[in-house]
Amino acid sequence: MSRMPTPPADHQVDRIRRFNRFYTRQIGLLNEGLLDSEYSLTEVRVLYELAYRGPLTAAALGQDLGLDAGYLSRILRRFEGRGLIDRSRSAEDRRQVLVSLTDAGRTTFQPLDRASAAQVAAMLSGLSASERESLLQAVSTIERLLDPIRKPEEPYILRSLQVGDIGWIVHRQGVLYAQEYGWDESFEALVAEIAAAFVKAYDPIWERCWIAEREGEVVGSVFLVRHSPEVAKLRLLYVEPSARGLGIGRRLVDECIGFAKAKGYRTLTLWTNDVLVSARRIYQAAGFRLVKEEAHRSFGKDLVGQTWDLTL
Amino acid sequence: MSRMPTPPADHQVDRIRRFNRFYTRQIGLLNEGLLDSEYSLTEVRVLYELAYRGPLTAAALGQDLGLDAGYLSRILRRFEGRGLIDRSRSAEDRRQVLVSLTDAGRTTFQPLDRASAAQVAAMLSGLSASERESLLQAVSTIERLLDPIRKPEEPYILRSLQVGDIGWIVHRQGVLYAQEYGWDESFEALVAEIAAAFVKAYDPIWERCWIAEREGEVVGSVFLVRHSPEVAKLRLLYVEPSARGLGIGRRLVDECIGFAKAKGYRTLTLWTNDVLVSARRIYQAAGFRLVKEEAHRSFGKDLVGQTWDLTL
DNA sequence: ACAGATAGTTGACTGAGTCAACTATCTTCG
DNA sequence: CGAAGATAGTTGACTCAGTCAACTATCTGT
Repeated sequence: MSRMPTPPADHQVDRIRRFNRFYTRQIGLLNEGLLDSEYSLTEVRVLYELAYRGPLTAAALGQDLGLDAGYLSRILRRFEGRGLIDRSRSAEDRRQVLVSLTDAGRTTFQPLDRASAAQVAAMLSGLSASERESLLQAVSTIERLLDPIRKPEEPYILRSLQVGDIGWIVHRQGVLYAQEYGWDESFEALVAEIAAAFVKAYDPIWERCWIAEREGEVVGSVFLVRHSPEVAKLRLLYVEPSARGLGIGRRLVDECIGFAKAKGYRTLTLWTNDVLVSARRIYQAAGFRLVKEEAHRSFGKDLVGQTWDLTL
Repeated sequence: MSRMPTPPADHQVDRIRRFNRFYTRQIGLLNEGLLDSEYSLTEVRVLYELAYRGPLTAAALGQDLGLDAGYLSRILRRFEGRGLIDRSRSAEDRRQVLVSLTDAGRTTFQPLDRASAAQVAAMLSGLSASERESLLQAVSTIERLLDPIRKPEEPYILRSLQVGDIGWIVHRQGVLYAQEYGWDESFEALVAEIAAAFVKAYDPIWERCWIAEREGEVVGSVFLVRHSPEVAKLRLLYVEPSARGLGIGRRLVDECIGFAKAKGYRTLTLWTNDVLVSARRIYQAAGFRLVKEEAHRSFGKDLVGQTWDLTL
């Protein structure tokens, strides 16, 4: 069913237009810095595309960058004359010319790339760590909302715990469960306690933590701890809203199950609350059975706690 | 003393650069729609500026839009020829020409303005109401963080604990002490434990936490807990590198001392490590005395722990 | 085998924008 | 108070980014 949202308010339109003017100036300032080089902005874009996606046919290059074929041809000829690129006829389709950067081309491009990165780094350096996080969250939000072709999004990786993860996971779960369920600080404190205990008592033979990371950002995590020699416990599963629907939650649970089986545990147990509907669906799909339920008041709310077990 | 924030991570720089490329395309698409008119983008920008900020002198107009004076002169002459603007010598300074839109100019500009607004409205129409709010939040965040003409930095405020703070403080201390002193995850776990314990056992009569916040971002914090009926304990003092040198650390310690005195404690105690030089200076300046020292190995390092007391 | 499409090149051109030289006017300084 | 220097705006000459069309070579589909 197609969505039929209300027309946007004038003030919403005006704010986006103001942002567009503001950000056009921002990008213009960054590009001005770049134009201190002997290459035009378009030329640098061509080099960039070849450096990161090359080799490419001229047609593909022009398509990617939205350039007139005749104009591109002249740019490439100049680059070839300067030894920055090689051009060769494709063996498969002799209409096509394959373009690749030479070593000299890469050497020429590197300082331009670094200069561009340095400008952005300088811009970010004026911000504190949490301001940077806010900025990055904001740009991710805009890309996610406005970019129609970003699906399927880049894959995530799973990795182990690093410095800063514990606090970040505590922070994000605190904020998210407050936003989504109205839970108070005591939930965040519980998460902090569990995570701290995991680190302090960590036994790498029997216990593990998986961090889902995408583009350098944590997008989910889960912990498995040794409850008893035969029982493992899955704790603190969470997935960022911006990364939901990609199977990350399922994947994290599957990793736990795989690890628990490999270690010879007989049972994988977990405690959740009934309002965590998405998580519960994952557990049920994985074969967990509800073994206990009890009402309790926690985190400033009346909740129904549930214990689920999976026989391995 | 100048701020010395940590250099941004490469992945942070890369994400901003990717966003810039993405948003340049976004703006380009919007501008392409505009160029279906008989006016160039620059001409429309001139009309826009005159419509919203006119009348203006030609010099001011060129300054605002970053246009070459000769080029602008020609644009204005074309507009005058079409009856879109009036130009008149300023009575105050006869070098200056005052430019204003005529009724015909406004009539010409209106559909261009509406077309531009309609494009943004169409873009927003593809989003749900909450997605629009997220988008608007995100663009406001970017403007607030990157716009150089925002107010000279606001002073910080001190406030009490909110959801998300615990995790954030754990995260930042974990990251900072790893960067600055090479401490491992166990330090972060300790911070998590202490912070969690503070929340779980919080007694608002005898204990307190101060969060230093500036422009919506946490820039420091300290906790005071009840060690015994007569002894208060200061814990987890930290200040963000980007906010150091502003007296925040001293202020947080002073707040602790004031609160401890007000509550009738006799002693304010704290444990630190000798490598935390800036913190130690603050404690000494506040009158704390070193009462115990012991070597220990923690956080992956050989350290010298120190206990300092202040008699109130 | 041929028509139509694609890939790439080159010629001719437009127009956005730059740079310099100029006139008129205002401000500052000796 | 006059002259030098700066500012405002205009015009001439020019560059060059980019567009459009015509062309050759090659590939695909009927």
